[in-house]
Order: sequence, then structure tokens, then C-alpha cells
Amino acid sequence: MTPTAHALAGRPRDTRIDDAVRRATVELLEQVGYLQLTIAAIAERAGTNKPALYRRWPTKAHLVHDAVFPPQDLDAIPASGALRDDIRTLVVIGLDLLGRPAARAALPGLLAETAADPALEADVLGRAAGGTWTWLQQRLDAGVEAGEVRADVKSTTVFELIAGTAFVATAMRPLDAVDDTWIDDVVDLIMRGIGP
Amino acid sequence: MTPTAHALAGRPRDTRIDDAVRRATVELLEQVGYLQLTIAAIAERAGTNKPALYRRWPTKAHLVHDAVFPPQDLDAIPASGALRDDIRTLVVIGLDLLGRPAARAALPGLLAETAADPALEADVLGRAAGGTWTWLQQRLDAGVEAGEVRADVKSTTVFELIAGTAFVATAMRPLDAVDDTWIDDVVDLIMRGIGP
Amino acid sequence: MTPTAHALAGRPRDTRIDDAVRRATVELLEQVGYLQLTIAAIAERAGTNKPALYRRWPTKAHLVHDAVFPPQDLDAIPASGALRDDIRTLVVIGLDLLGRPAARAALPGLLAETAADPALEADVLGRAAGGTWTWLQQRLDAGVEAGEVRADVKSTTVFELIAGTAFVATAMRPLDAVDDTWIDDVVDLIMRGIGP
Amino acid sequence: MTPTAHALAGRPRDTRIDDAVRRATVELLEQVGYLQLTIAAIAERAGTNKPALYRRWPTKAHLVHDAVFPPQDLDAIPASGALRDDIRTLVVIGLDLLGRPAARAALPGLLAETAADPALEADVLGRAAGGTWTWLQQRLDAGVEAGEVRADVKSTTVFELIAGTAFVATAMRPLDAVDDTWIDDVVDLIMRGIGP
DNA sequence: TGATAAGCGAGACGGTACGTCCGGTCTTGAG
DNA sequence: CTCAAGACCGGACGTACCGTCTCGCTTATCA
Repeated sequence: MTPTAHALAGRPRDTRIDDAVRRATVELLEQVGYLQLTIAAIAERAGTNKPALYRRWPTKAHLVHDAVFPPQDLDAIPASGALRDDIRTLVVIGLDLLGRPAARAALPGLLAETAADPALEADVLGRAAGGTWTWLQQRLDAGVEAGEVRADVKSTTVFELIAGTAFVATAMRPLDAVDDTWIDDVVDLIMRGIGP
Repeated sequence: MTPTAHALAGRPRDTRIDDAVRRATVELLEQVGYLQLTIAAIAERAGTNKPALYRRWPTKAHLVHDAVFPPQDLDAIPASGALRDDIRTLVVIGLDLLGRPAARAALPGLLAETAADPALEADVLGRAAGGTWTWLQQRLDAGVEAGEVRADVKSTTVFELIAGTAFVATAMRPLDAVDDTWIDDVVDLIMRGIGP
Repeated sequence: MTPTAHALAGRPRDTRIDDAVRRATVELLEQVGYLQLTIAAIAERAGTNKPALYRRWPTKAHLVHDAVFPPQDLDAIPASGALRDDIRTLVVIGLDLLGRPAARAALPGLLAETAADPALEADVLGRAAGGTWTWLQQRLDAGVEAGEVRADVKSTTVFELIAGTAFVATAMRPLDAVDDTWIDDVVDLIMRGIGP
Repeated sequence: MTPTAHALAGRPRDTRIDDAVRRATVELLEQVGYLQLTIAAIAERAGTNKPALYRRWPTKAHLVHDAVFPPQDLDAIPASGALRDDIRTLVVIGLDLLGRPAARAALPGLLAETAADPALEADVLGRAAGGTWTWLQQRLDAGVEAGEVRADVKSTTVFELIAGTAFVATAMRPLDAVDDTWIDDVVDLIMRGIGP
């Protein structure tokens, strides 16, 4: 999803275009939505042209994915000691990731595109779930050992619960209705759900 | 979302076209996905032409919504006595609704369209949540009275939990991995989550 | 070269677009020249878009030919009695045809295009020469009979002489240097050249 | 139009590239015509690359002009004693210059380019007419003195007559129809036209 | 003889213009 | 007012090619 790399020979890319395009993509996405977003409009707003975009990203979907969900976003998840705090962190990360206006505008469109492009599907879901799922798995294992979590709780199910709830909440609720109270309610339900 | 009604005068509509178009829409949707779906292709497969479709539905989104989520689907939810069974029924309904191939293909596309059409958004979310949410609310109230559910559990949160989990599971898992075991796990988590 | 006709069924063309495009073509041609002329610019100036142009003319060359040398221009050549006057008329027609700014801008480009498209070549040369050459042939035959023209004078050669001189004069001279004096000189040379 | 000169310092140009490019230009020009001719294709056929060409000629037009009409071609016109022979020589030179396949392919393109580049126009017309027109002027003056030419005949007009006829003949006739008979006819017309 | 300067090949870049697809509308002629 | 048929207008697409630039290297002239 990162702009397609190129060989060493030849004129190097102007990295300012990369940045300007990503910025323009996010801005336009928030204004007009995924379906109304056009490559030409992005290029114009970024002060460049279509071929410059197609050299870097093969499709609109790849560009949007890269602009809205940059790869570095998810690398490190802070692990506190308390299970409840860690679950809460995960919920907050999910809300953060999915709740941003650009993300709300982008996600349904990206999911719709994955129907025709399995490679893209892997990219989208992979980057979204990537490190988070592994991290959750390890955290729950530790929780089982500590007696805080039932042994038959599957990390995949918990992951789907957290991700799904965050997705539906950001999609169906007005943004300001996803507040601390809501988060506490959800964390409460999950903690009791996975607890012994 | 039902085909737009028309005045009484003049030649009446051929209702066989309504059905043929809906059938063609679902079939093509499963084959090519929402974004690749074109009105022209639907018209051709249904043995008619574009104007006949535009007379009935204003946009592709309205047509797909009507074809994939017909209005009568959700009116009655069977209520057993046991809370666990009723929650399970709700999860199964969600999976049924979202898990069908046509629904998996349609939903992200429809959600993407709602960004530009609030009326459509109300239709899509309304029909999906409509009766179900009211029903859940009443069932949880009864559960609280029976001492099976904590008093501070909000039906909206539980609804989001169920709907979200079903959505993510159908979107991320292969279809055959959403089986009875998975359902039991989810129901288990929810029951413990909302229990006293 | 006339806009491609189409079947009777379906929506009829907007003839105002035909006219606006031809007008825009001539205007832009005079401003920027044949090579700098673009289909998109013509469409924009005509208040329409590229597909509307491509529906009517297959290439820029066909459009320019149709706009600059409309078919009806050449149908009737007034024949006076005097040979000298008729030759003069022919020279004036040639200058008129080739001397207009749009024609000066269009011709070299059109000739360059004919290298790759024999059908276009026939169209361009045919329309230019068409009736004129036949007319000249008959006029010279009559001249021979009247003893005003040598019997071995070939009409093709005379035609090439007149057309070529007009072309080179309009191409190499400033426009205002192609005046009545110049015309008289040329007619004089030709009259003596073909006379007995 | 000669390859742009460069400073003395640094690595000198490889003159074999100059020649190879000119050769490739003429060959490709005859095959595909002026408009379809691309710098990239010339570079490839000449066994080099685009920057090497752009270092030598600023545009395709300059390169083609230099390759098809090299500067040394016209410097000396053999003058016989007889006026008719000299006029004939001029016609033959014109046919030679304009009749070669490369010239037929190049000229309309070059003329089309001159619309946007007055400097090029001067180059193209200047090289074509240059010495020839001066020579014709002097020859006609001598003819007047010898009583072979009318005093009011203008050399510019005669020049346009010869050049134009040659141009149109090479453009409109098949090459093999421009033979000795045709030349004799034209020379005859001109001789009678300018004679006393 | 080492520094300077311009050439060379290779190849990608930024950007203009292209020709096409297709979405939604309109017209015709019949029912 | 609907139907079938089909062309229309116009927005957006993805691509071809132009002229430029950068790279790593070579080949001359000049200090």
C-alpha cells in the first residue's frame, strides 16, 4: 500500500508529491466521501496530475488505504499491567482508528472494493488487525495464566467483538455519542464476558 | 425503497419486470460485487432496459437495498422464554441478514453511498435495526425484572455488540468459519457480559 | 467529413453542438494553429465535451476539414463569357479558399495527416479540387474551340499552376501583399502561357 | 538548424550519433510520416536515446528540417546560356527538392509547425527560397535586357509560380506522373507567360 | 596529471492530451 | 403513462507520449 517503489536508475520521485497527495486525499474524502472521490480531483488539489498518482498507487482504493491508514500507525501498543486498562486501550485504539472522519468515509468504500480484489482485502484487513490481534492474543494468554480470563475464551472472538462494536458505534452513532461513558459500558461488558 | 409508485392514469407497470430486476440484481451482485454492478447490466439480464429501472428506483443504491433487504424480512422475531435462546436468536438473525452472499456484497457499498445521501442512510440503518432494536430493548427490560440482566446494561450497547460482531465476523471470516461453535462463544460472552 | 450520420431511433443530436463546435474549431485554429489545437480545448470553448465531438467526427483532421472547408462552399462557379475573367475568378476563388486565416492554419496540418490516412487524403484533395477542376477543363475546351487556348494545353497543369501559386502566395507572403496587382500579374502570366 | 554547437570544454560530441540520427529520421519519416514520427523512435533506431537528440536539436521540427533539407544542398545553381534551359533547371530543382519521399512527408508537417514558431518559419522558407530566388531575379533581369522577358514580369511571381506548381504536383500526383512531359508542359507555359 | 566540464547510456519523472466507458436522460413509435 | 430500443450528453477514467532530469560513467581539454 506504500507507494510502489521503483528502480535506482532514472529521476527520483518528488516526495513532496507523495505527501501532498495523501493530504489532499484525506481532505477530499472528508468532504465528498469515497464514491464521489475522483483521482482527477485529488491530483488537482494536490497540485499535480493523474499519472503522478497512478505511478504511486495502482487504484483509488490503494491510495485511500495508504492515506487514511498509514502503516506506521499501529506498531506499538502500550501495555499497562491491568487487564481492564489494556482492554480499554484496545477499544480506544479501535475508536481512534475507525472514528476519524476520514476513516468513517473511507472504510465502507474500501470494504466494497475488496470484493473484487483479494490482495487488497488482505492488505486492508491485515493492516487493521495486524499487530493488534497478536497483541490481544498474548495479553489474553497472560490473563488466563493470571486467572483473570477463562481458558476457553478465544482471542479471535474477543477481537471481533471489540472491532465490530467500535465499527458499528462509529458508523451508526453521532460522533459525540461515542464518549467515555459508552467506552466504560463496553469495557464492562467485555470484562465480565471474558472473566472467570 | 419499494419501487416508486406512480399515478393511476396510463398504462400500468409490468410487475414481472419488478421481480426480474430484483432477481437479476441479486445474482449479478453476488457475481461482480457492488461497485462493478451496473444498471445497464442489470437491465440486460432482466430482459429490459435502463429507463424501466430508473422509473422504479432512483439510484443503484435504492435498487440494491430493495433487492437484498426486502422490507418484510424482519417483521416478526420469535420470542422463546429463555434469555439465552433469545440472544442466540438475535445473533443468528444478524448472521443470516449479513452473512448471505448478496448481503456481504451489498452492505459496504450501501454504507459507502449513505455518506452522500442521509435519507438513504436512514433507510438502510432503519430497516436493519428497526424492529430488532425495539424488541431487544423490551427483552432486556424483562430480563432485568427477572434478575437475569444487570440494571445498568444499555440495550443500545448490546445491540451494537451483537450487530458489530456479526458484521465483522461475516466480513473477515470465511463463511464456513461462522458456525455453531462460534455462535455459542459469542452468546456465552454476551450472556456473561450482561448478567448480574 | 460531415458529422457522421446515425440511425433514426434514439435521441437526436443537438445540432447547436455541431455549429458551436465548428465555430470553436475555426476560432481556436486561428489562435493557436493546427498542431496546438486540442479536442478538449475545442469542446470546452464550444461548451460541451470530448465524447460529443468524437460522436460526430472520427479525428481532429476530419473535424478541421469539415469546419474550415464546408462542403457547400464550392458548388457553383459563376461563368462569365471572357476567358480572362473566368481565369481571374478561379485565382480569386483559390486565394479566398486558401487565404483565410483558418485555412492557412489548417492546410499544412491536414496535408500532414493525409500521409497516414489515404481516405482523408482523397477527401481533402477531392473537396478542394472537386468541381473546380471539372469546370476548368470544360472552360479550357471551350477556349480551344474559340481559338483562345492552345490545343495542347492540359487542364491539370493549369489547375496545378493556379492552385500551387495561390497556395505558395498565401503561405509565404503577408496577407496584404496578395492584392489586385498580384492577381493581375498572375492572370497575365497564365493567359499568355495558355494563349495561342 | 545544424546541431546546436557547444562550448569547447568537456567531452566532445560523438559525430557518429549526428549522422545516425539524421539517417534514422529520414528513414522513419518515409515510413510513418511527420506526425507519427516520435523522438523516442528516432533515438531507438539510431541506437541512442532521447537526451542525445535534445542536446543537438531543440525540437522535432528542427531535426527534421536539418535531416531532410541539409544546408549545403542549394548553394550552386548551374547557369546555362539559354533561358528556357535555366527555367527548366529551376523546375527540376524544385521537383527534386520537394519530390523526394522524405520531403513530401516532411514539408506539410514543417509548415504546420511554423505557425507557432516564426524563427522556424524563417529558417524553412529561407533555406528553401534563399539562393534560388536571388538567382532567378538576376536571370530574369538578364532576360529582360536580352529581350526574352517582358519588363513588367516580377521575379517573385515567377518564383511563386514555379515553387507552387512543383509543390502541388508532388503533393497531388503520384510520383511517377511527374515526368519529363509534365516538366515540358510547365516550362512551356512559363516561357510563354513571361515572354514578350 | 589531476581537476573540470560536458558528453554518454539508461530510465523514470512531471505533466498534457488522448480516446473510451458508462451513468443518467431523452426521443421515437407502439400499446 | 408504460414499454422497448437506442442514441445522447457529459463526468471520469486509465494510458501514451513529450520533454526534462538524475544517475553513474566516460572522454576530452585546461591548469
